[in-house]
Amino acid sequence: MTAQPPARDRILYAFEGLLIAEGERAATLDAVAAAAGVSKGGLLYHFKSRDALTAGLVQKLRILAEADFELMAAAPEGAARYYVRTSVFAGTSFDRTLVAAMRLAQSQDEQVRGAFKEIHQTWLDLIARDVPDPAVARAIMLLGDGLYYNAALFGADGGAEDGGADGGGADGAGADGASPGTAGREAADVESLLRVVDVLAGRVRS
Amino acid sequence: MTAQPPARDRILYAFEGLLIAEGERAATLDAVAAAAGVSKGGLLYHFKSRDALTAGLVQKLRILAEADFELMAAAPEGAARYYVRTSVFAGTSFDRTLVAAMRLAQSQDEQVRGAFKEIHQTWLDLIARDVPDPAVARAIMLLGDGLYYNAALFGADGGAEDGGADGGGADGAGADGASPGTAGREAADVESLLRVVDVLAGRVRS
DNA sequence: TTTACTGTACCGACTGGACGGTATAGCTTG
DNA sequence: CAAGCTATACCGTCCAGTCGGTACAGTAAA
Repeated sequence: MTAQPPARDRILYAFEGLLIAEGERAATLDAVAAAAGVSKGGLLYHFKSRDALTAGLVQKLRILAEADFELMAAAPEGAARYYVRTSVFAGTSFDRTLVAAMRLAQSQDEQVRGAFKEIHQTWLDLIARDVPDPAVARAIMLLGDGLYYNAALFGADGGAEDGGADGGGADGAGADGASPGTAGREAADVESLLRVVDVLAGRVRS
Repeated sequence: MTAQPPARDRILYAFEGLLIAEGERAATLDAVAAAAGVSKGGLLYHFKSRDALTAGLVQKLRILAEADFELMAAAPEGAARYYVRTSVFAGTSFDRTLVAAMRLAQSQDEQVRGAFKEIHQTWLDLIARDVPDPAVARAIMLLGDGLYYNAALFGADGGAEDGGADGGGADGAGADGASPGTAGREAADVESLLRVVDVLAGRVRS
């Protein structure tokens, strides 16, 4: 297991970027290869087909989701608050991958939809463990979902850095810190939503 | 204004069906024409280009949305409840068009995204008029959004009836009845969510 | 240490098919 | 015949996937 070659990661990263910034149609093999700084042949060496490329993204999604589940289950504020708070597009690598996969989920791709369904179910289970009333748990998850989807559809384009010849940086798969910037107003909005969540969860008498 | 020719409506209807059932990539001009029961030439007679076809969909969306706004504003139960209740994919023609347009909104198409943003804003305004607390209004809308998006992404395929010549129905803006079937369980789920909405809106002391 | 061979990583020209769009001829109704 | 609409053939482009080739690292016998 000689450690994942960086080209593979770069390709996946570029694939996500194109999906997020320009949608499924624009994420052609040529475009992905160019954005990743490899040739098309190089891309197809690592992923034998377009399907294999999406499979690679799904695998990455599952791995990142697993890590998120643990954070969510262990969150001191509780799973419900954690879920809503992290549903704004903060630019974590999980966000990136999730939004990219969401674009692919549109096209009835069963592997993507299946992964999404499972992740969703786990989220709901974790929230339900935190908030006993099932209707309230569902409402809270839906609220977070709404946030997530809205951000994914209309929010900040996740395509901060464009591909091109990268020269040096082997940035691997590590989570980059959330970029600052428009975070201010959004943070306030989320704060007020979290108060609503507290009310719903019965933690605060309104 | 010699009343819209039926072929035009059939094309739009088929376009929606393909977008919903198979995603943007599958909704090619040939496929749409075939599903609508016209030739490609016929399609391009009514819509000069793919862009014109999406413009047609956006126009239809705006018209249906306008009608929905009025229903929402006049709903005896209040806009908040109305919004959440109608956010399940009930199979109305507004649902169909909205979900279809959502698929197109992925690809950074500005006309589609713009229409979506406006519709969203109006919804929020209507809910805010019904529910004074802005954070609660936002929460309720997000809840409905979550429902909508989940249904759009994973819900019942809106492709109950496949294209083909549909014979008579000039269905205009009228809502066709929701298909029965899985409606039972979903209705119960929505009922429980509506109770949560009531609590949030302060209409019921929990 | 030269030679021969193997496997991995990558490149880029090419192919066949699909797609958007054009051109044009045909049909039907008034 | 004119208008409104439909069908077919075709063109250029773009795309996924193929294929022959390059570069290089390891390794192993002569």
